Amino acid sequence: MRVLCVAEKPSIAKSITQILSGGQFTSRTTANKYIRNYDFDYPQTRAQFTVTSVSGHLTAHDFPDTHRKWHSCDPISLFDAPVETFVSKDGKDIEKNLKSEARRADMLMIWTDCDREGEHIGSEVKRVCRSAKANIIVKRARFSAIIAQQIHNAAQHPVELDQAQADAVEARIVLDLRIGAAFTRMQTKTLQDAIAQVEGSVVSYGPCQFPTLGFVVQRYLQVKNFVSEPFWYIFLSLSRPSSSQGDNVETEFKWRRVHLFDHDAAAVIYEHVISNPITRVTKVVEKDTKKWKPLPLTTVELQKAGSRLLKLAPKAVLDIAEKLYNQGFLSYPRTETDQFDPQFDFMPLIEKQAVDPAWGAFAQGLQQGEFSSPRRGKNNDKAHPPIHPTAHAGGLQGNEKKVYEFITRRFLACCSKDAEGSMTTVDVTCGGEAFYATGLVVHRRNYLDVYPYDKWTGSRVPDFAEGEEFQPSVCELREGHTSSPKYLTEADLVTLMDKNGIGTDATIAQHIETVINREYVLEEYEGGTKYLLPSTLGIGLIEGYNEMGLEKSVSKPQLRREVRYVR
DNA sequence: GCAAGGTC
Repeated sequence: MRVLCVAEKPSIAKSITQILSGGQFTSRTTANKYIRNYDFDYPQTRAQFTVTSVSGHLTAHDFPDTHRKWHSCDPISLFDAPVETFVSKDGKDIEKNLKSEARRADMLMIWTDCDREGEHIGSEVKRVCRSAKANIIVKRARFSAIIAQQIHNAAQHPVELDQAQADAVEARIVLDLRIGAAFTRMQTKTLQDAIAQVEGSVVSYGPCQFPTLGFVVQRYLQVKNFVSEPFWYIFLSLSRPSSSQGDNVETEFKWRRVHLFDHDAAAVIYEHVISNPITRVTKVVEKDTKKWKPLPLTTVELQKAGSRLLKLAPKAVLDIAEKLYNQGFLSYPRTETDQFDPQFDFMPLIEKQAVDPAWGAFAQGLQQGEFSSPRRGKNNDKAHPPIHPTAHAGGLQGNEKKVYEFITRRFLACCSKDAEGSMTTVDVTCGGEAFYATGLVVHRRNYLDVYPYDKWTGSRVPDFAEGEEFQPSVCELREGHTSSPKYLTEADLVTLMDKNGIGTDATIAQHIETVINREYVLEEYEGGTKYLLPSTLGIGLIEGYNEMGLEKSVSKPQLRREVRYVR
């Protein structure tokens, strides 16, 4: 039996080969410079295996000539126009390879990622292979991580391709094309005639672009329409030495009522307190506390951190991570998974970092007993592990170095222990009102030593004894004001898109770049932080669609989310 | 000249 295995990308074909062959294989080049064909015997199923890959989707979709040109038809006719499926220009060589390999095989085993797009790519592979060999048996290997036991199990117990999932993706592809092309042409033609500012530029519409823009506009309007309100609170503090020999420190006691928006009520309470401000300590509690180490790293988290900590645009972070992946320094950078597989082998990866001058000593500590299993998040895309370094990279510069360092420190932090400390809470009453002060002492920094992006600091509260009484240093009624929300940052926008199902790990950064390139969204810097504001055009587009009064506005995320998750 | 999703 000859089995042709087809993975979604070259790196997976190689990994599968190394596992199934035990390292004994031969390989052949193909016309595509990234793709190789690997040959070996697999005695477990008495079969000869050939493993190759595609490179993402094989086919593209577009309208025929009658509808492809912008002025060839009324945009609304694009909803009924035929849509052609064809092998893309770059896919021709890959298709040729698949066909010639399929002719020699008895069975096609599909090894695309085990997510919905993978099911669709698998159906493309199936169609091409069947066109070359009509009676080829088609099976699907199911695996959730590139781990030897799972890969062998998948090879020995293949299942069927899930055609319903592939069809759902096909429907989404066609809908996105029809809606995107029709609305874009309609908007562009209408607005170019009406507004001088958009002359010569495309006013695109996309089912991900518009909810993305919608988030920016929504926040902008919240800021614009914000009205500050005054509030009042009792400020209570005591100055006393931090320890028996120490200098005086001021301890602030926070009001349990936080603050009141009714001035008269706050004033009445304050009058009562100040008439006899003797303060009595009712309870002193010291308890152990932890600061949890971070979760394993997903693409979305990498982009948020990159934007917030490294000041790099989400798209720039992803591009760098992809380059480092292609150089063999990082695992696959597009993942939604924030849990390592229980069988994941950490030690060889930690060992590779032991030579680093900056974090090598910490890695050695993990090897010598400080290791602790990473926390498990709630997400698993069943295709890729969390992002982690696969090799030590010593010679990087600039932004590549920053991104690699962040990912590596994050990985080591995940394999370390939570930081440990103790928290003291001092409860007091004054004039019948309750106040409290808290203090923090860090006992063991643990993961914080390798992960400077997290801060955990607090001050020790001076000693207080239950039942003691004191005269506060300050007891005042103070006024504050509610403050306006901030404009969105890129990190905020990535979070909103992720939570609302707009785009994927691989495309979120692209959509943000698109709404900026189309000049729907403008970047504005304030104190070193980049904020996103809508342009007049951006606001106008969103308000226009909102005023149509659709039950699910195209500027809001509901519609897109439902298109993605419908089964 | 148009979308979003894969991928190098």
